[in-house]
Amino acid sequence: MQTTVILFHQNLRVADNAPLARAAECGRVVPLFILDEANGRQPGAASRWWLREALADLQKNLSRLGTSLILRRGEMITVLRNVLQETGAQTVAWQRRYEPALATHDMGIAEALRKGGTEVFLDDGFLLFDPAAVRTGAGNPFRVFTPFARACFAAAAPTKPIAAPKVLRGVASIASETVDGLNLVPRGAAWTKGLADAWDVRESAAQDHVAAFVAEGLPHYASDRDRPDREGTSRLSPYLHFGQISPRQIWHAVQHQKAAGVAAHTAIERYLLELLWREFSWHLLQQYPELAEEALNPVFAHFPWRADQAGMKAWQRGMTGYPIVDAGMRQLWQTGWMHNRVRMVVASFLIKHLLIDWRVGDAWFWDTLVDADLGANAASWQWVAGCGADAAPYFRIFNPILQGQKFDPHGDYVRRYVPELAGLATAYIHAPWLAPVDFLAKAGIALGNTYPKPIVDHSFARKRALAALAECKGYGAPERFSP
DNA sequence: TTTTGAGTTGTTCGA
DNA sequence: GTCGAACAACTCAAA
Repeated sequence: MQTTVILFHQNLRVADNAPLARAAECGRVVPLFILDEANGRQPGAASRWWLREALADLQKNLSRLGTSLILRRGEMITVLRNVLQETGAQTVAWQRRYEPALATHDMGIAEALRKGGTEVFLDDGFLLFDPAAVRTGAGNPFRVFTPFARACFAAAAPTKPIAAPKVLRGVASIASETVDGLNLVPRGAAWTKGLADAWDVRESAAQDHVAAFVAEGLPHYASDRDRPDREGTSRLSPYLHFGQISPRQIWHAVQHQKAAGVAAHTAIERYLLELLWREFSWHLLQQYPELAEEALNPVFAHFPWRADQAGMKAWQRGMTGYPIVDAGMRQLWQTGWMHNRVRMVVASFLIKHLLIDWRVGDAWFWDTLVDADLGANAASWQWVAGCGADAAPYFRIFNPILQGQKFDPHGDYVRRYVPELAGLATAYIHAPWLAPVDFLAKAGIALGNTYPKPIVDHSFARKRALAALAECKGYGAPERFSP
């Protein structure tokens, strides 16, 4: 009988887990999670909290199936060799990782294991399509989203998800850390309460989420997805990041609705496109391994970024004086998540209004988002900054007042996360400094005291950003997108 | 090889 | 208040 070590990374689930299902059919299974703090970009604080909860849930789900999750810390190759020896396993399987440094690292480990006579099986479940297979007519990787998405729709559909194994046979127990022994979350950290209130981190919750979204959210998705004051999005991103649900499971749940005719075709297309944005980001990261560190457009090497500690702090704390920006930043801090539309607004504000380097924003998001994801975050920050694969027109600078009025028309979102403005009339909720004094007094607001005045004037900031872009474009002809 | 059409997400200004 | 034009220039993908 064969014994397989199943190494869990970003596939912390028992359903649609091909390596697990395959190992279960072949014999005994040793589920293993290794906390390797030496390789790859280390998860931020919010991600570590989520990881802790997800591991605790996975542990329960695996023991329900008849085996237990082994938790170890240390370098992957060392731990794997120890576990192989302790269990007598002949095979190791894991889901392929796409973070450039880890992909290289993992290939080295697979090779070393194979040389030592261990069979290694790698699964592709993290993405819907193989980055090496999605190509233009000329055989190149795509750099523009729309044709990329068309190619994905034209390709063979992702395979159907597979069911969780009914039962797992384990081995005699071997040493394991406890979940808390991994020290992922500082004991008694107060900030985790908001996260715990906002999220149910179980795999079953991910399944419930997708079912509820497909039935209730999807029909209105095309119109509600941009409204932070509504529950218009699927909120699946953290589950997807940690693999508590697979992109295939989501893809097919949505396609099923199409077949059933429950939701409008446009809503379904719209949602699948969002899944493909995640896909596109990770494919881009394969093409440009430095995507998370360097602007793809080399013109930006000359961008006059400002070192503005006070501005950065105000942004992080949601104290910029622009209500939609502050609401977003506070939602992020309190819940570990921010609505997509608002992410664009706050990112644009940091980059264009404060002229602070997008990497400073990326670092903050990385630490505070429960869905922090290397591919998606890198590609999106570059997109907002206008230095990425699909450069934005330089004059596209989000107006935080207009964005607020357009996408939070009643101010409900602002009132929820910036309660000190709750009493202000809707007409002024997105620009309190324009409110007549008696309106402010009636709402109990003392600008500059109970709520900040804008830290920078919008039209001044807009002109300054345009000038900064003109300046860095003046530095000679760009050699764009050199890989 | 050359050519052509198109490219997530916006804002401002003036009629 | 609403509407259309202007805001640049360039790369990519495909015919």
